[in-house]
Amino acid sequence: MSTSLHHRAIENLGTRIITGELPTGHIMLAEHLEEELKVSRSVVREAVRVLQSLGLVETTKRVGIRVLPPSRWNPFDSQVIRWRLSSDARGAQLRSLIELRSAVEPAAAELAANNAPAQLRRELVDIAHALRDAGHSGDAQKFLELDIAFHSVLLSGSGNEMFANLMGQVAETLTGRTVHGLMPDHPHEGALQWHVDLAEAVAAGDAATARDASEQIMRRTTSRLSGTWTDQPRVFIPVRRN
Amino acid sequence: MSTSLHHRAIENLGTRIITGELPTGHIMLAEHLEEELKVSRSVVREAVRVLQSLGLVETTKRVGIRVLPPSRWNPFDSQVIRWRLSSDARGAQLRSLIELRSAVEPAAAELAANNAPAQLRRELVDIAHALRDAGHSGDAQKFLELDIAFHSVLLSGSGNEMFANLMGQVAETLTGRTVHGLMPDHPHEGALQWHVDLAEAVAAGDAATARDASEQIMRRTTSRLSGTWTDQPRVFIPVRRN
DNA sequence: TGACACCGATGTGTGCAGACATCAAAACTC
DNA sequence: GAGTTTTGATGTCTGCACACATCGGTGTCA
Repeated sequence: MSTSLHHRAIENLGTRIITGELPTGHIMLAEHLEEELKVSRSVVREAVRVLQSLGLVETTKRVGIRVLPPSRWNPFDSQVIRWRLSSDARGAQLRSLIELRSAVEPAAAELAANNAPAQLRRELVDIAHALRDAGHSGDAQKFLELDIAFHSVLLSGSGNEMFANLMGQVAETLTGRTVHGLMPDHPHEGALQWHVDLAEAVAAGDAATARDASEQIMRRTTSRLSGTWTDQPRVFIPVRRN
Repeated sequence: MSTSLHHRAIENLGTRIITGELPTGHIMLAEHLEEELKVSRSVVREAVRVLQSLGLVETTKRVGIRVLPPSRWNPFDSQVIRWRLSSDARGAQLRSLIELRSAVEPAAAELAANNAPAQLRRELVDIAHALRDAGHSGDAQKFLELDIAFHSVLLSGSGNEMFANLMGQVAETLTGRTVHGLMPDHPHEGALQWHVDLAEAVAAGDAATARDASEQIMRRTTSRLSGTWTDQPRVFIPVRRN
């Protein structure tokens, strides 16, 4: 992607809003943004429109472009997630993602065991075995790739497009784990086996066992990552009433 | 809100893409859209930029504006969900949402029992009792409002902004239930009690009981709605590899 | 005199029209 | 078939007219 001006403007404003450099309630003028970003009005306007659809800003005539509070941001947008992962709120974002995965993956395992097409089931078993081998041989790079592939295929096999869409975020959390040096040289033997158990349960159509194995995996993942957000306060989004 | 031209253009193109009137791979020219929608270039461009950020289209120089396949759409965007709910894929969208709620709400109940601030716990209990009363007295309108409020407060009390963001979608599924005439005159007595049990378990910090009650509620909701999507085929999103 | 309703000036986003720049697909040349 | 040129669409810039929310002044009435 040859970063267009439009894309760069979104990136610039998005990161600055999410890091808090542009705080809630801060008001910008389109004209001012033109000269600050050294781009034309059309670029600014198109970027603002996109940020508006992400819930980061709102525009009001006679006032300007107002930065909205975090409770209005769309927490499922991949751009927003990416920006938060590279901000001070990284820990809180990881916790949210892990909690979401912990809720969704066992359900996805159950659905996959009941509905996945035969090819995906076979693929899942193959990946699980390769994953175990990579874990034993200590090939960290290959292990990471297979781990991502495993969970991606599982989510895809659920036949729920919302679950499947979380693939990208899962990849982020898994790669983030290596970045933080949280990967042991030799992955936990139990975890390797749980992956195999999960894959074979899905292949056999055993939904209950698949869910159990997935819950085991997520419990371990949670406990391994929970150290990164111990100091992050929880944010309680106010209920929006009409 | 005097729907701006920009907003109308997004609505027009978004619905037509999601209903399939503009099929995957269909190519449009910005110039052509100008005269079709009777708007200027800037309106078209800003609308296309937003649709691009939703994954509905991509733009390529020398080619035009290409409609992307459903697997590229952002299934968590509230606009996309709304468009799908009012299309032929309504059943499939409802199934996705219910499966997501079934996975998330029990987890949210657990988190709320562990983390929710005292005021939200009290509010949840109050709403649960009012909900039971409304159920007994047969006030369908009030019942719906309280039902939505109950689940909103629960999700909000989880302290996970991604869970909390699902409030809007939950409201859609619940109101959709009345639209489809799936609401009995007098709600199920057990369901009313489960809401009270859930609220009191959250108030008491009893995570396990809260989860159980939530699972009961979601099981019943699923079984009551499952009739609407019996004929909807599942879509398996291909795994995107780099 | 003070409170309140009205109204016009002001400034900002919204929408429009036209031009040039850029760059990748397509056509062409060798 | 590889390399080059042409072409046509999006990308970017600019000047202008309009809509309309906000603010402050003015006038009216109690």
